[in-house]
Amino acid sequence: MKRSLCPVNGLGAEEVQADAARAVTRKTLQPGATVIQAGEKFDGLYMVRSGFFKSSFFDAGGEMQVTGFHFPGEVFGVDGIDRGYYGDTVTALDTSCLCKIPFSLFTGGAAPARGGAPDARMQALVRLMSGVIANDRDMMFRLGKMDSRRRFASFLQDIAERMQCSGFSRDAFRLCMSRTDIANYLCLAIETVSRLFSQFQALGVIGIDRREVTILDRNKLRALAEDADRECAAWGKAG
Amino acid sequence: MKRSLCPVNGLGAEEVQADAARAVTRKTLQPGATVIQAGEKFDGLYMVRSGFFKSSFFDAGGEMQVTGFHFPGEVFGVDGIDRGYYGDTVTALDTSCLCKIPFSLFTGGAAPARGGAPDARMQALVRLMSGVIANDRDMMFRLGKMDSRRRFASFLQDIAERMQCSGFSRDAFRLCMSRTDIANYLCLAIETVSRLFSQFQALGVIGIDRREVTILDRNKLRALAEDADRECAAWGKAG
DNA sequence: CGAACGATTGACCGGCATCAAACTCGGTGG
DNA sequence: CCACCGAGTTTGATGCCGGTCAATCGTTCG
Repeated sequence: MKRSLCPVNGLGAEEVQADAARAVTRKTLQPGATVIQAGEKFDGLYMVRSGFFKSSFFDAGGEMQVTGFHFPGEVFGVDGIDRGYYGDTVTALDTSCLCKIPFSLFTGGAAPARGGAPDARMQALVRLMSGVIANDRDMMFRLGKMDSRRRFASFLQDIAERMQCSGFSRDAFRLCMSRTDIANYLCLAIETVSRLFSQFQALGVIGIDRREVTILDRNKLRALAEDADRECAAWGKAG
Repeated sequence: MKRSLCPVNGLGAEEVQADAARAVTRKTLQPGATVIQAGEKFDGLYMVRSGFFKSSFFDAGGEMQVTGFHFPGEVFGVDGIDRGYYGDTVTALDTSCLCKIPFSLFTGGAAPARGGAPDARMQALVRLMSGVIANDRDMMFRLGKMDSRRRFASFLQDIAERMQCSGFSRDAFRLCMSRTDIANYLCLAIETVSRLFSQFQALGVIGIDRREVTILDRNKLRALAEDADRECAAWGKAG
């Protein structure tokens, strides 16, 4: 699993962590609150302590595009590092709490350490960005090569895995985002997503009640994400 | 334009460039030759001096997926930095020449300079990765939200722009890749790509002869990439 | 209770993949 | 020089997935 953990912990040296602990600030947010406005000047990364967040931006045509969701323990704001401003608007999906990590911690500009510390920080940053690239690659594959069923199945797998990483149950959790957000993120119509929820429930793969999701058959879900056709048809009669 | 130029030049300090010039190695390749095999141990970045390259990998189902093309002046191999091995297979599309830049130049491990040089190198690296992320973002948008026509139009725009960056004519060039590669890259069927070539030619937007492409109307092309419906229909009769 | 919003389900249609066939171009051998 | 072949490309015919339009339902809130 390539999910980024707290980059502060990832830094290694105890002194660096101490620096970090001093510089980091905490903040609590209400659902719907905006953390970052796209275009704002970049001044640091954020780590989710609790709650859930959504990244999105508005394309040339004025349409909103959801680019990702952020779970406890995950980091966002990386897209602003090079450009100097954030590219995404990030909003809380629930009552949430997060850490802000000033970027100076990474560049070493704030505390030019005696050792090779700034280098270590930079490397943590590179690792963070590398994770983003790997993640984007997965998403491109989903969008380009998967039909709606596989796309949705792999989305559920991803959510389940990250829920577990964040300390929740892997097989029973509450979806923090609306159907509309899911559809937008997966580049599908809302109706299609809704149909997929129903279809997966009918297949006995998941149970749904409103936003509560239970994964009933992890193997079937994996099969759906990997090979859409063959076995799934059989379940229709034999399942 | 966010295309990455030679990272060695991007480093700034003259001494660093001197270091680079010593460490860099050059290599000539025949069309079809493999530069990097996916899975190989990462040991540096590559910059295209002349010719054209294709990145691809094989997905779980054994299908090839083209992930990008590389033009003179551009850098590839970044995807191996964090993992320690290359994720893509890279092959020459033409008789080509490239530089290999040992990764030690970036980490500073080879020549721990007295000044803040290693930091500058790391920042060049971050800028490089940031460019990759921005590029991936564009591609995700294409795959997720654009129909085949817009996807193809924006592909042509991208190629034209990069051709110009590489010192070729922006409006008349030879496509270095096959229709099959284009289709695979854009996640469309070969037939669809072929039809789009024909359609764009019929609209008077481009001229094609085999792999030679001429962009006849840059504005129309932009319109096709931005808004697929409205104006294009009108051209059918009025164009 | 009624309004507003999100979610579900059905009916229909269009874009693109798939299947299939002809055509072009370059290379090889008779 | 031409016949032949094969890979790559083009063009046509058909079918299916998923988007769009539309109606209903359930939940929440004024």
